[in-house]
Amino acid sequence: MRGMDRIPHLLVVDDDREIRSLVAQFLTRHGFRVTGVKDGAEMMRTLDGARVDLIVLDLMLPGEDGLSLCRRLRASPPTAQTPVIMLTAMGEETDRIVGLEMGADDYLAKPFSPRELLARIKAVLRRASAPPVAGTSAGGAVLRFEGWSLDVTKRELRSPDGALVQLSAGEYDLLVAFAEHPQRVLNRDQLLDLARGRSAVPFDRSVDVQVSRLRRKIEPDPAEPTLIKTVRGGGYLFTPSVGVGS
Amino acid sequence: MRGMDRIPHLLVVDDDREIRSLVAQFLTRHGFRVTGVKDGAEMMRTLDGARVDLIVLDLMLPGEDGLSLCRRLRASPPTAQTPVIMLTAMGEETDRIVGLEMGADDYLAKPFSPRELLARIKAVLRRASAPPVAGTSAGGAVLRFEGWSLDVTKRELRSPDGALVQLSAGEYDLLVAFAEHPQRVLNRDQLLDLARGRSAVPFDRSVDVQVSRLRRKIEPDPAEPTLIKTVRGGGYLFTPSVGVGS
DNA sequence: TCACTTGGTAACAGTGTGTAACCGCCGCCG
DNA sequence: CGGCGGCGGTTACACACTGTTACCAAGTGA
Repeated sequence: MRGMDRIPHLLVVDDDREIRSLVAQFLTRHGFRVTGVKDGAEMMRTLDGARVDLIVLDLMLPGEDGLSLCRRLRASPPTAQTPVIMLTAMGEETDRIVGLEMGADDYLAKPFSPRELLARIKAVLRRASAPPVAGTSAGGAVLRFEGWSLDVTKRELRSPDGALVQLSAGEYDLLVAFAEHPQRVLNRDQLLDLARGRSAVPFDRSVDVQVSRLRRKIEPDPAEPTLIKTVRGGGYLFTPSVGVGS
Repeated sequence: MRGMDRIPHLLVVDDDREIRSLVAQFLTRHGFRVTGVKDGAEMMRTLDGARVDLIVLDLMLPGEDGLSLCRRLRASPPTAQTPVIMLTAMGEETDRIVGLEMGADDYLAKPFSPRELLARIKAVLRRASAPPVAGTSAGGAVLRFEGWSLDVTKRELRSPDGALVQLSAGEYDLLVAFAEHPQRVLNRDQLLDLARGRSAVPFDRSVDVQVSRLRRKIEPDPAEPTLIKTVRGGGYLFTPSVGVGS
């Protein structure tokens, strides 16, 4: 995981002691440092004293509720960027909308599987570790290959002759996924996960189409790709060796 | 393979004694030095005392699990760069979650074929031994025969006059199988296994047809093959001697 | 020589991939 | 608001790839 050289510190906020301890155990087993607290007041105290990488926040809490807490997190600088995953007991559409609008990065309806939570946490951390404090991967903010340079701080791509190449957000994410895993065959599921943080649905062709669009912009001859090769039945292969630099 | 003048030392970490010994035997037969251990504690002890080029790490282990171990490897300098291939016993959902996010260089779902593991090990070692250098296309492993060069990093074949020859995925895989086992009669079963990872069904002629198609592209005179000879009742023989280079 | 086995390859069909076109979504701006 | 333009997922269709089948030629042994 990009920039994950430290063990990520998670803060779980839920008033149900049982859920809290189950979740904390599970996440600890999977390599995270976990602090569990029961309400917003404790959350704020914890945040004062420790750096936290991600907050898992129950919507229903005694005292101030999750939504309101989320808003407060977003309002003050030290935590304005800290990712939040919201837990809600109700699974209604409106919750989701409200939750996401409040500034949560993702949301999960109870009851949820720990594995699902784990997946969301990783996805959110991965997304969060990219844009703001980029240089995460061993100090390298720029990925270089075949004369191209991909600046992950500015989200900019420059061609070998130094020209800025306009990429859409999706094309950029896909290219980063490729450049971070060069010289290996990535199947469509992995690409979808790396670039979009989601998994494939049956007959999902979105990766193919995005690859096609990306090729149009970076391949000398899109009809005969050299940078992104197709591996029939396998996926795609980013062929250049990639260097990190600044 | 560049920088591969020593015999690579692999460390296999799996609590199942049978798997461990099977894998170790197989990899030893294929030219690696293999140490097998049963858990994370033994792994760490081994790493203290010996240099290891690649770790094959089971996800499910007694005590500390593979994910957590992987993170610890990454965290401390001596092993931060050591490639890890993760083995996972679980199904599809887990693949996605576990995916490439844990700092492993590759992963393989159980049950896997030893051949598949071998292929991944070679690929990972190849990537690891070609340290990324900005700008240059720092050639990986290239197989050379009779003036032809087969770049297994870029999946490209160049004819003696330097022209790119378009191969389909199947033709490419077949040619790699041949080039990695030159001057040996390979029967159809072996070829199918090497190139497709499957075994033959009754009356399976697919190898014959693919050989025919491949000959059309690489033999000076496909009617009178010289590179890929037919051994009646035996299989096929790749006649050139093959060199590795960059 | 004939009968039989084995391999070469054309033709076909099922499947995977490339990509143009379409459409809904969203942010932007008059 | 309402139109607009970019984005990205979906669909559709063309085309490439590959396993199967069929037929023929080459090889083999009696």
